[in-house]
Amino acid sequence: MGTRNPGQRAGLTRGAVLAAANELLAERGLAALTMRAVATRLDVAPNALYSHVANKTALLDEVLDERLALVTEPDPDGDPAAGLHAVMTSTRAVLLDRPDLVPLYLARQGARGPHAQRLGEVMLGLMDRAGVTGGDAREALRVLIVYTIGFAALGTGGPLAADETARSFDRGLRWLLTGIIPG
Amino acid sequence: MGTRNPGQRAGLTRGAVLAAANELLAERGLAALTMRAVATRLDVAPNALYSHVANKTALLDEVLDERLALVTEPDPDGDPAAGLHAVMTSTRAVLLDRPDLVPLYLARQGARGPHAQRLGEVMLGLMDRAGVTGGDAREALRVLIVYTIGFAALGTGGPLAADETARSFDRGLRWLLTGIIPG
DNA sequence: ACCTGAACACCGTTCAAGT
DNA sequence: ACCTGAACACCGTTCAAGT
Repeated sequence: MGTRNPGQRAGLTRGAVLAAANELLAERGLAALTMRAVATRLDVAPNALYSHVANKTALLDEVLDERLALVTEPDPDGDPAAGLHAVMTSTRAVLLDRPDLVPLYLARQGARGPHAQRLGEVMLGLMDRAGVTGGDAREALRVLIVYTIGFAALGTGGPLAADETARSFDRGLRWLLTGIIPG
Repeated sequence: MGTRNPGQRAGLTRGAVLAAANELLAERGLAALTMRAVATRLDVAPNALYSHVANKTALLDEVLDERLALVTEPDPDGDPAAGLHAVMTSTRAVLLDRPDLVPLYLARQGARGPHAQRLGEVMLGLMDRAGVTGGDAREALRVLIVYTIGFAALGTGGPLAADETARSFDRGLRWLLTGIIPG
């Protein structure tokens, strides 16, 4: 840490900062994800991070969107209801790996960012093929996203077993999909 | 503030601490709700609060449960589906008044506390009268709660108008209730 | 039992330097 | 442009006193 003088570079990149943040999150949870801890892990002074990210909020935003890259995209030409079911199930699984993050998704009202946007478009495409369009499609999209994020939030640590929760999720999801795409 | 000496009482109560916390939340939002700010508002030293609440988490827990006292309870002898619809709609309205809190409900996995428990029991009673019992009822309860909290979280500040969001919520809620109580 | 003073171990962020 | 040192304005919480 004290090994470098002012003016000497540490070879930091935006990607390295993001990677360090993700590692910290995985190893020690959200509470441990502080700017100072990220800096320590990268062996730089805390304020060095501000050359690569605007602030902590921006860093978190990117961490959040990056996770959505892990969601398995459905076949856009397959059965719409099955595709929607698959995306939401995959999304829940991805979120379940980092339950700490879920309240942040909700605080930010569902995540901006390229990955979130792409998933939304895929889902709208599936609905379109099922005859659900316009405002109806946007409503249904919102319902599905809220339901899935909400369930991921309550999906861990509760009194119910993991497989029981998975069944509850699946059940409610089918109720919703039946409402969205009747028949 | 510096007007009292060690040993002199300020007449603080647990209720006063809670009230100050709620006022701060209403006037300046969750970020402004710090132990030090609560203490300042009560004109005491920060650590004086610890004679009345265990820590900040315990204080927040009570603030969260207290809000649920505002939820209108349904007629336990009325139509079950209508009753469930009414509780969830009322809950959403109550949460919508303090959107800052919603991520906290989710982070805590849906709120412990007496008011939360009472509402759960009322809902289970309604389902029982509709023939939904045991594990099925617990599943349905969980689905409804998650859906409602999740929607409250995304219910404000988004790109959609308030009435449009209210309609989306209502629509999804009816889909779920149709699944829970068929016919 | 309830409160103050002082302190501890933290935060995120900014500003002025150095190369 | 990228980094350090130092500092600012905060946090929650604890501990030793006072009455």
